[in-house]
Amino acid sequence: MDVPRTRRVTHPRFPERLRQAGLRATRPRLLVLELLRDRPGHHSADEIVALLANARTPLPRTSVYNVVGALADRGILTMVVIGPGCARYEYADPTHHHFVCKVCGRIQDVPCDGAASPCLTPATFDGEIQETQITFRGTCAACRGRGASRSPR
Amino acid sequence: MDVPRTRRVTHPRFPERLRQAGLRATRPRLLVLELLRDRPGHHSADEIVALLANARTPLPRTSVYNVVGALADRGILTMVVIGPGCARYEYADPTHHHFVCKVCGRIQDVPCDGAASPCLTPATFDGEIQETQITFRGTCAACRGRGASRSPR
DNA sequence: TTATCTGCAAACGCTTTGCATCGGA
DNA sequence: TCCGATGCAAAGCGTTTGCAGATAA
Repeated sequence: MDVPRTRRVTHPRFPERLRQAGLRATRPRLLVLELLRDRPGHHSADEIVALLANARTPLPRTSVYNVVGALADRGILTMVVIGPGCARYEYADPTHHHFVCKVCGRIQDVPCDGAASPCLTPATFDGEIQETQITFRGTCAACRGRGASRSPR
Repeated sequence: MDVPRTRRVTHPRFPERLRQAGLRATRPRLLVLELLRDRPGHHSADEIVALLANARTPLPRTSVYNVVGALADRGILTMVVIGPGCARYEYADPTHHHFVCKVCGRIQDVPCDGAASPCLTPATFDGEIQETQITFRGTCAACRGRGASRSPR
């Protein structure tokens, strides 16, 4: 609905990026990566299917799940789980976190540069931390102004 | 935690706590609260059903969903979503966060006292933040020692 | 008494699995 | 060539919904 369709440079070299991660550079994967680059945001698997269909490069649902699963496993995408049965995907970017409105269900980005707080790098932990996700929940400005009207999506 | 004068004091007065939150103190709600007090951890709805059945105080699945939904809405419980279709519930306690192992799926608590980092109270945000959840993902010590053996869940 | 809550039945929909085929390296 | 990846069909399963009856206040 709001996409600056500037012809953007091929940010990272996707095929290369994939192979670095130990993945083959296949058409479905490149399509998903290009889509998420061109339409930043937090998309559900279904939205990705629909967006690709609109773009005349359709991909079956199963393939989308295959792709986002593989890419999220390697840290190329980030999976944002906002509720049971509500996974969203975005191009990985550790410089922001997410606010989820409990009323309308919408996600907002919350910028965050300094990731050097004690909480975020616990000293007393012996596993290997690969990702850190911060999720804020509450009522967004729009919903608060509107009073607590229902429609929790 | 605090000094138990008598043997296992009824920590918070649950019926009272519920009414404060604008909820009726019903049997199903009290059963779930007592269960989560007596068996701390991150339980799925199904586990709660099973635990209650074992305790000879069975509750139908629908009721458990009713209860945990209502209690999580009011902030009495915390819903921890570790993946699509994997909601866990625990008695609310803001002094810790969670580590989810990508290999075995197990959750570990990560203690956290200082919640006063810049990230955790973003200045430039105009919604109303009611909860802050930090989720670490990676490979737990056990799985790392075992090599990356599969059994993701 | 009454608005709230319970709980049965049934559906819903996101996600996963099995497997034959395809194709990148 | 060969192992990894695709994608069809179908099932899996956690969760939600509608609603009549039960109950806390």
